[in-house]
Amino acid sequence: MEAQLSTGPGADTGARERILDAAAEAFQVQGFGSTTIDDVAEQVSATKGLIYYHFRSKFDLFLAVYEEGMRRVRAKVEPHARGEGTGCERLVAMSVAHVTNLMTDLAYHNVVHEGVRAQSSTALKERQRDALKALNKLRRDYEQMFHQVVSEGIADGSLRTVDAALATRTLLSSLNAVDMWYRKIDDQPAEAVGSLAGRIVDLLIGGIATRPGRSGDTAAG
Amino acid sequence: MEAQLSTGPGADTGARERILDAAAEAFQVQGFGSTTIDDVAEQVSATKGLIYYHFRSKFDLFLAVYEEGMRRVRAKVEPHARGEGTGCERLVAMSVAHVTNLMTDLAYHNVVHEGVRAQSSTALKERQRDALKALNKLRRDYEQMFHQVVSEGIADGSLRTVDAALATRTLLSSLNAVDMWYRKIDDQPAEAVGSLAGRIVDLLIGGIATRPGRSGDTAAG
DNA sequence: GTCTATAGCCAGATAGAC
DNA sequence: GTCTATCTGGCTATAGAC
Repeated sequence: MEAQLSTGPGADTGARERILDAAAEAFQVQGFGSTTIDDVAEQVSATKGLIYYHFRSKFDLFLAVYEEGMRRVRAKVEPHARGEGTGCERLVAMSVAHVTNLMTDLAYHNVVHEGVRAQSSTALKERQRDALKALNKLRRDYEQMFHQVVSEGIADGSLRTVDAALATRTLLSSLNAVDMWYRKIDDQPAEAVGSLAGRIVDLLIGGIATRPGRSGDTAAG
Repeated sequence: MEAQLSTGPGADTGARERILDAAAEAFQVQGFGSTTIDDVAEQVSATKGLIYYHFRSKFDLFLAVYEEGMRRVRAKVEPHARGEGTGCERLVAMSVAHVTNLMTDLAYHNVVHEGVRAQSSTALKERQRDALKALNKLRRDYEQMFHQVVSEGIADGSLRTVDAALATRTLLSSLNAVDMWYRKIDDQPAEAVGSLAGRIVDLLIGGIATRPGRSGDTAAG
């Protein structure tokens, strides 16, 4: 018999992964509140008995998808933060990896996105909010990693002298926002995805104006 | 007796507006699926009988909030599109107005955002999807207005020669993404809101890199 | 491990009193 | 116009067969 990782209760964990994929897809398309366990079960050609064998509750299922999504994106982006190059160069590499992962694991990404939003929801029970907060710490650590590189980029002169916290939040939320309009195309080669990601990052980090408007506030005093 | 605009069935339309505000708030905080009519009713110190007197269904209520949200933001932004100045200058003015409206009417903005997302939901009935599509046309027209100004900016040299469609989508989704992290602060003076909006727009349109990376693709071929 | 059956509850919608 | 009472359906979660 094989050693069991903490990935599930039983021996066959293949079902668990298929459920996670199906749930990610369903939550993305319909949102958490409008997704039923039956929807997820149908997607894996099973009944809800199976779902409840692997997950205690619908909310636990949501958390599991969230965690898997964070695990995946972090694995892709973190190496670039510790790589070589100026702060700007590393920031670009991280951003491209982030957007590429978004496009590849679109469903998981959207669930993480919804999880961040839902944290303040009053519809959550005490225990649920606590669990979500724990996961959102992963998210904050991830943002902190970007913040660090932005600060280094300002220090080494590869980035303008801007408010690092504001710039990080603006950049990261903008990268995430690609999920609002990007939709998967079948048979899309990996190079095309990476190229599109690169063009988006260029627009966000390099700007679109001919000469950056650095004259201070653009509006109001 | 006064002439009735098509704002509601009865004479007292004050209730309708209060319901819209409450619904926008609830949908923002909990999401459409997790919001109950009772939640909305409670917020206006009434029972659901009142809600159903003014709106046929929960979904109709959602649509009404969506429409009001689009009406408001368009009223603020459109004048800037037709104003004076280069394409870049007008784009900045429009963007600042958009973000300022987002911060002011945060709840309505979020509902519009969720509406755009929900369009592809399979949980929608035929009639619902049609209604949503009609409203999303308003949204597309709004985006078209930005696209036009971006094109003019490229033509007059105030914007870099970028893919206008991609740049517009990236910009607009990035502006909208501010709703992911911005939270209202009580007693926030209007100038502070406008100033923050201006700094965000500066980052998005002017970029954060010291020198824009215009060397073509940043990743892949 | 997976299914069937069902308990139990919750929420959308309606009817009719006031 | 607004409320109370209620119907109705659907969904989470559980129990127990196989």
